[in-house]
Amino acid sequence: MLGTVRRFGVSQALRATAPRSVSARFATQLPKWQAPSALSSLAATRSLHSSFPRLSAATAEAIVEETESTKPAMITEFSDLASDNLIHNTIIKNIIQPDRMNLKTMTEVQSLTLHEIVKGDDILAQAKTGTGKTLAFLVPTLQNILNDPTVDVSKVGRRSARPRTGPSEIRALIISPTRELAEQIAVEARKVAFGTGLVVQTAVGGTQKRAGLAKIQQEGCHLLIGTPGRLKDILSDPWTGVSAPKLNTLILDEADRLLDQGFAPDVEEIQGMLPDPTKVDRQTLMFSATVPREVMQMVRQTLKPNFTHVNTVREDEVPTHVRVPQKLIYTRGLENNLPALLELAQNWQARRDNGEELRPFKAIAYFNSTAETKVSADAFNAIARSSEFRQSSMRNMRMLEINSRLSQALRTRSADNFRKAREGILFSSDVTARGMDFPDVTHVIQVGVPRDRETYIHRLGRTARAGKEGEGWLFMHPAEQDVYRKRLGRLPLKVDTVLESANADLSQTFSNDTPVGKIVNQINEGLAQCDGATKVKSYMGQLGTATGNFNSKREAIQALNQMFTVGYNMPTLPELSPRLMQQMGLNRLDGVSAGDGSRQRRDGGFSRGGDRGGFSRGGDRGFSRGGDRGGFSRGGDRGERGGFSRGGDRDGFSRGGDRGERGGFSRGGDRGDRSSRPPRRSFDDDSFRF
DNA sequence: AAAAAAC
Repeated sequence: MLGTVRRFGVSQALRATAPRSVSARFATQLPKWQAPSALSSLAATRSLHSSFPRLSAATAEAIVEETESTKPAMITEFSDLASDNLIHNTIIKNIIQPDRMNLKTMTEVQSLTLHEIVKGDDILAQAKTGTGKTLAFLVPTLQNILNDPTVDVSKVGRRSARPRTGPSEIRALIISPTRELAEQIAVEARKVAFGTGLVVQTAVGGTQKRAGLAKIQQEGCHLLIGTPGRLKDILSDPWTGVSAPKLNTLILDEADRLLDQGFAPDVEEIQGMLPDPTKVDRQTLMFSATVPREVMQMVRQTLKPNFTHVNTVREDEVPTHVRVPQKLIYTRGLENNLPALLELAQNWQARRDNGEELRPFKAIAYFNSTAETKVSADAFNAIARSSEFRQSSMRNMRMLEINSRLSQALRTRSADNFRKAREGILFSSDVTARGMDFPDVTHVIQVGVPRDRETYIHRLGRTARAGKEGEGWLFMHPAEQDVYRKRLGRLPLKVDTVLESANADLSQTFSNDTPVGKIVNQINEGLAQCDGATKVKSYMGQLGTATGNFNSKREAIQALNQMFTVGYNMPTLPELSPRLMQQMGLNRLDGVSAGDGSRQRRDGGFSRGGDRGGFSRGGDRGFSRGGDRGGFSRGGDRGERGGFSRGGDRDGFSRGGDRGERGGFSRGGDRGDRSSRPPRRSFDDDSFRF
């Protein structure tokens, strides 16, 4: 049952026990077995495991037997935390009272980290998704703030309404990789801290900076939770008055994510704004379900040399839950993804209609690009508006969308609505992949191979939380198989063939007589109501991932082209500029529609297509839906007509004649005003408006 | 051109 607790540099730790102010402060409150002299006995590696996160009485006994000679039983009930004066009564009450958080038994990661954190140790804690990591760091951290003699939680003002604290009283800082996760942690923290006088604040992007600042300035702050950008912004600006000179604890939630390429510089910068750890002693806590080998070096650099590694996931074990069936669906083409998704939902609903005792269908569908997320959500929303759908037993399913290109207000609304929803589908990018706790998610469906193994594991972890059931599905094109094996490694996925529409040839016309035909036609109607420009964005968005995911770029383009023409029912392929093609290492033999990009600009997104200027159209390209097309061999034709050299001669893409014909459209790179591109496009930008 | 994250 117990995970591994490894101490690093134990001899060092023994030598250094006395001077550390944090541990000294709590020495009297620690149970005897936790006294420094017992450290060496804790160094033993324990290796009992279970997939069930809660400690049962039986296993607790086993632990006692195993370790009785060295120390008493580990605390497994929240109520027992009162006995040693370890945790404040108010906090315990908040946790266990039925009208509050209503929790009883601690999870493994919670009971294994609590003492270490209260003691002031640096910790790396690894535990499976949905096993209560958030509470594991919140409870002891809030307790540590309460224990700090320099913290004043008494109130001032009329009716003692205002805590006696200020914006520079921050004792603990939690960094989260996404805004929604930061907010979620804050909600949890406020529940734990209720009635203690401790003040919890957030600092995330997409919100009004001034309002957030004013709140911190007026109410003060003991625990600040935020995302890297806004934290940097606030902490670096001396005018805000928000600072952390007395910081005791720094917490990196989803630590491996925060230490990877994308976030590490920001996190380091934030650390640079905090007091010098050699002058003000500070504890650093890292939590995640995954800690890939590559980031372990970063972990060691960031933590003290004598940090404790609490690992409840065995080294040779996949950090997913054994109770979660994981199914792999091979799709005939990328255009089969949405029909397969609809079929999955309908199958489940049909079984419920037949009286099977199944929970309401509450699924998250993950996509690898934001624009694909949007097309899919739009299509399903259109389907949900149809009278057929509204008269079916599916009518209560909510179709929701969330990704970073939506305004923060819409993101928050989607997340809240999905949290509350009894049944529905959340069409999501990886914003929700980590840490988000949507109750009762029954299905996690990953459309396309995710960017890495960790992403797969965290996405899957949105289901089967807190001991509940759930299932995972991965929709994959056969040409993604190589990268699937290489990138995801060993995972307990089983090939499944129940979804008929995953394998249907969608270039045919279907009648509504068959279940598959009905599904395909529903999807077609849904997609018909989507904006063409959005479909172009989706194609472009998937271009990046698909060319990296497929066995070859050629196969990726072919699959995308077919998805675009057959699935999206679009007449003309999006044109790729020579510059983009060069960047992606594509040539026209790969089957792309090569252009200089001017058409998309001129048309404002290419939605109508068809008969524009006779440019880059094969005669039969139009609306015919031959499955054998996929835009292949067109590139060559065009090349010939234009009289350009073919075959790997990328320089041949400067197509002076063509440009001249179309009225001397100057190319992007040449124009001074385009040289400084906006750092990031959003759905609100012209460049990315759908 | 591919998640996320500050104005």
